[in-house]
Amino acid sequence: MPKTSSEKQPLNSGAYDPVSLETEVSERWNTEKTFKKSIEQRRNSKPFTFLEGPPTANGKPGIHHVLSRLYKDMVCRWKTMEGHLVERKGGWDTHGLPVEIEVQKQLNLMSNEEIEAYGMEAFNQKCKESVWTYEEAWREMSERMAFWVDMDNPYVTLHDEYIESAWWSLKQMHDKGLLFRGHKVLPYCPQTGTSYSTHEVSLGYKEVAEPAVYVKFQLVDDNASVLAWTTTPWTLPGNVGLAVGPDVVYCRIRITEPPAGSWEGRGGAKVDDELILAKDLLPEVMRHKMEIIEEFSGSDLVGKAYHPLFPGAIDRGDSETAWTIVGADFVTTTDGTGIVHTAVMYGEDDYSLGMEVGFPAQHTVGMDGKFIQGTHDELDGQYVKDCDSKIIDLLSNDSQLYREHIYTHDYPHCWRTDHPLLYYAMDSWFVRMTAVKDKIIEYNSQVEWAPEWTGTGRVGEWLRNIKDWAISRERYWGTPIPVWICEECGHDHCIGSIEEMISLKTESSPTPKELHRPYVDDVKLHCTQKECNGKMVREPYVMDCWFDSGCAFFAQWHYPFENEDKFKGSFPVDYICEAVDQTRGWFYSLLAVSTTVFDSICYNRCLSLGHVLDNEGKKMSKSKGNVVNPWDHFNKEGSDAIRWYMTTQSAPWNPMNFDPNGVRETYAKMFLTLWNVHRFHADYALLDGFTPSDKSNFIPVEQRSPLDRWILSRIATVAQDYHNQFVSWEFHKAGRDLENFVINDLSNWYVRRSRRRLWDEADSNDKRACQHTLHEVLCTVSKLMAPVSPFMSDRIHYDLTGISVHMTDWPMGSDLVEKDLPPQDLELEKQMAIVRNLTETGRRIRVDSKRRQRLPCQSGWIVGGPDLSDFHAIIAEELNVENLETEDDLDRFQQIELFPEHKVLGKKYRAELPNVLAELNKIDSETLLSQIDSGTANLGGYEITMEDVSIRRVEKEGYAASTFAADDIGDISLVLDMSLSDSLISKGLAREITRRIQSKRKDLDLELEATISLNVWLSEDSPKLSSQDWEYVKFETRASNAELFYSESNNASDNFEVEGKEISFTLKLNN
RNA sequence: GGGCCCGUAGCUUAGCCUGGUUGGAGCACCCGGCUGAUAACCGGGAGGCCACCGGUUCAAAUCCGGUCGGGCCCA
Repeated sequence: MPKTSSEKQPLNSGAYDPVSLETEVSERWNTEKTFKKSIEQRRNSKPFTFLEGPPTANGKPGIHHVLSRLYKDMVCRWKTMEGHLVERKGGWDTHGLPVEIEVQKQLNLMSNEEIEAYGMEAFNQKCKESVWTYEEAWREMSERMAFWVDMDNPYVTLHDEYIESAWWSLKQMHDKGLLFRGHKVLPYCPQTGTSYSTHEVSLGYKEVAEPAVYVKFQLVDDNASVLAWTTTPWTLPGNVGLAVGPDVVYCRIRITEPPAGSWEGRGGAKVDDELILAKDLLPEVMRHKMEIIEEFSGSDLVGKAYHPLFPGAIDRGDSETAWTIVGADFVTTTDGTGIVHTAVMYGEDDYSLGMEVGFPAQHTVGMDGKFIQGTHDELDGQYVKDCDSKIIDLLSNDSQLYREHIYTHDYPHCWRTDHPLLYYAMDSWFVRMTAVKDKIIEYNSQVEWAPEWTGTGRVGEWLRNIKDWAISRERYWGTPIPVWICEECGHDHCIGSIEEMISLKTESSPTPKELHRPYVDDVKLHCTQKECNGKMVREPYVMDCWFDSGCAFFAQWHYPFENEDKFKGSFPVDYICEAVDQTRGWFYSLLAVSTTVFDSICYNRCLSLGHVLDNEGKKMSKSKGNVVNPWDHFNKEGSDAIRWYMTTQSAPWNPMNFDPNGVRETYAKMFLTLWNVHRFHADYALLDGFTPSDKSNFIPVEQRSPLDRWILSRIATVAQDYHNQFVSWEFHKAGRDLENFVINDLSNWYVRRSRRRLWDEADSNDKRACQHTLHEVLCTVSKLMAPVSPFMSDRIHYDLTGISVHMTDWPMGSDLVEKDLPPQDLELEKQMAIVRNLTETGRRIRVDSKRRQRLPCQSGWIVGGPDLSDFHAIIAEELNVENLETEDDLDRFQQIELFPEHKVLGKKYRAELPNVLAELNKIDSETLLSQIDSGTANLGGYEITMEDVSIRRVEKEGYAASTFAADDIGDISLVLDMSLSDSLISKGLAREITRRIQSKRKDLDLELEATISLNVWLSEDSPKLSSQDWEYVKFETRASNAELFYSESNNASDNFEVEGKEISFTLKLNN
């Protein structure tokens, strides 16, 4: 009896149930601590460092997370097998606006006021809890999909240690003079007191009809007014300048007559008033009759001063450009007047222009959305959007309004309160990225990007237009900005550690419970300026959460306070991998922090993944109902199948159209097939007591059959290609090749051709050679697929060897582990390719000639090609041919055809090519060849030489034959003899009967070894079955006693027809 | 509005860098074959304005320019 120890031989495997197989393997990993061991095994080896981009656990994991975790896992497993120490620390991103929004929804807190009324401490406590809402779901998904990462000791951005490291890095920037305070213009809702990200803004666009005004700005030292247009009258008190396009054509016009029709709304102009505006926009803007006095370009207007609309609303300060005209490239003549009203604090373009030319940067509007005291008597303290009409009145009364009208456009609104958002310059802290532009571009160019264009194109483009990084947020839940400002002298100080904060804090300040608001807000520091005795108060901001995650590479180790060795040993990181939307997110923030703090590259390789779309290429969204739940597939086809599908479906960086049917297909083809190959091997190995480790039974490769040596060579070749494609990030091609190998080479050819070898009940060298071969091939296949689909590969490898595949070495070897592949024989591979081509060709001939496959042909001839005598038995059997011969006289069955070589002829004849081809088309191949041979091939004046044509041999007409081209070998034909004889008919009949009985045995679920009793009735006029063929039937169907009748049956259980003659049989299982 | 990527059969895709014979597969469909071979396999068929328009060229799925559609990032 065979032994049952799994260490010695395969277990009987049973039907493939992905869910239970994967669950069992997963449990074994847990019991045997395989993940930990796979790392510990390489403890003293060269590290390959991976950095996990931290997900946020306050959202449910989706199918796109499966994709990124797959590629992270795949590379880490692969590098582990190559012999590296690959530690994978988990991480959680826990701060930021999305968390706050979630909690605000939960608690129905719609504004900052309400949050503060609720209490910041309690609010932040809720945020902290909310962050872990889906942690369990993330863990379950990660485990189910076999993403190996240490989730028991993750880095967490809300931990004091992490925050302290982030503080330290900000201090480095501060000390290098890279940190400064400025403004950032953001969409802002005064009702909720919050500014919005573009993402949130896009939730609330609404079409609105609002007053828009054409305003006259009276020039100083000139009787003309400049006409500007705005859709936000509330920004007019904040006006400090006007912008013109330097190359735009403007004109000065004089009003000659009042308007012809009735005038709508307020405003107007008197005859002889002079106005200046863009010439192209005259018809749109003007309602009066007028004449053009003068034309000039915008640059002629630059420098002219005008009178402020609301004198005293803004203090000129030391600005020399306030209330003058300046040039700006963004000015166009698509709408308005070609002259742009600029209020520095209420528009992004306005702000950057104001900074550039030195306009005063002062607010006329408070954070509450109301005009500040001192703006204007009639406006002070009122909500700006309520003042549109009043402002228009004021302008109209002063004759500063030309015209008003209603303007309809899409404008962002607060998705919570439905109020229009104001573009508002918020106080903000910045990192001066513009100062390190050259460096960061240089570091980026050192990264190995996959695909390359992400680095050169996407990231490169972004870096060339780099802007200073606004790192502060007026929020509650986040890493507090560690900057304190002295109330007395205004000096700012950046804290770099808890210790430093404690040493500077005033005696009355409490020691914060943790490094979050509101606790750190209560800490006051002694001013660090020598002469100053003031108290320093913390800036009330938190950091952009991208800054948090951008610190991951050192903050995960609490560097520089701890783990110096761990940090130094893992920096720069070898590999990171996230979806392409991280280009301006994490990919950038890591690079930004490493450049500014460490003056170094941050990661050596970055794989940027495409997005997962639905099967129509549309974005997945809840509202469209096209979101794929990974568990639907985990629970059906298994995570191996989903991982393999995702890998092979498209290049990692391409957007993936996720097709649930594709997962099904992968399951049915790759996994069922591989599993059945494994089961086939395991069944016979168990039956025969095959022990791969028993050296006395070993058959050296060179003594095995050509078929064995072929499949071994194939797996060596495939492994080589597979590895090369891994190296060049083309995992999709690698996977497709391996799948092709498993299905076509291994299952459809090697196993199919080897079935009978294993049926042999007696022990034989050939059988053992086959078993060793299967064992070796399956081991190598499991190793290659282990990084992609870690469950089945491990199950197979473990069944075969008792060792987890994830503890083994990469078969291709590396600079750390030995190569372990069978010998290659490319000549043999070529020959087998031809053999398989011949058998397919044979089937084609039979279809064309309407000759059933089971009816043998007496003779077949192979014409041309290499010596295939090793394989004649196989070919004859596949073709069902009695005698297979090689025909050396090529002309017997083949004729010559010449094909023009377009590439050669094109170079030679250029534009004449069509004529040459027409000439070649006229002449027959034999004649042309003889002319070329005699050196006189001249067609219509064109000389044709041997280089201009290729010779192909095709089968002669009238034969049951077909020709195919083999690489480097030329054309090979197969010819089949279609004649019939009694003997052939008898053999064909035997095959038909056998096939039917076998099918019946299978229907009855008979054991393979079971013997049967058999009666067969052929009709009286049926062709006779020879006694030899009858023996064949009995042998094949394991009929220990059998009888053949030529008569009508009276009690047959089954019958069928062959060529119109009825055949029937009965079959009984022997006891 | 700017940048980057994608568009090939009903679906998923190869080929494009480096132009050259008839654009190659798989799924699904139809016909046939084969099977102690598995949701498998083999042969054949049908199914392609290679998104569209223009250019370069003897020759374009391939190179160039533009348009449209999809995706992402930034404004």
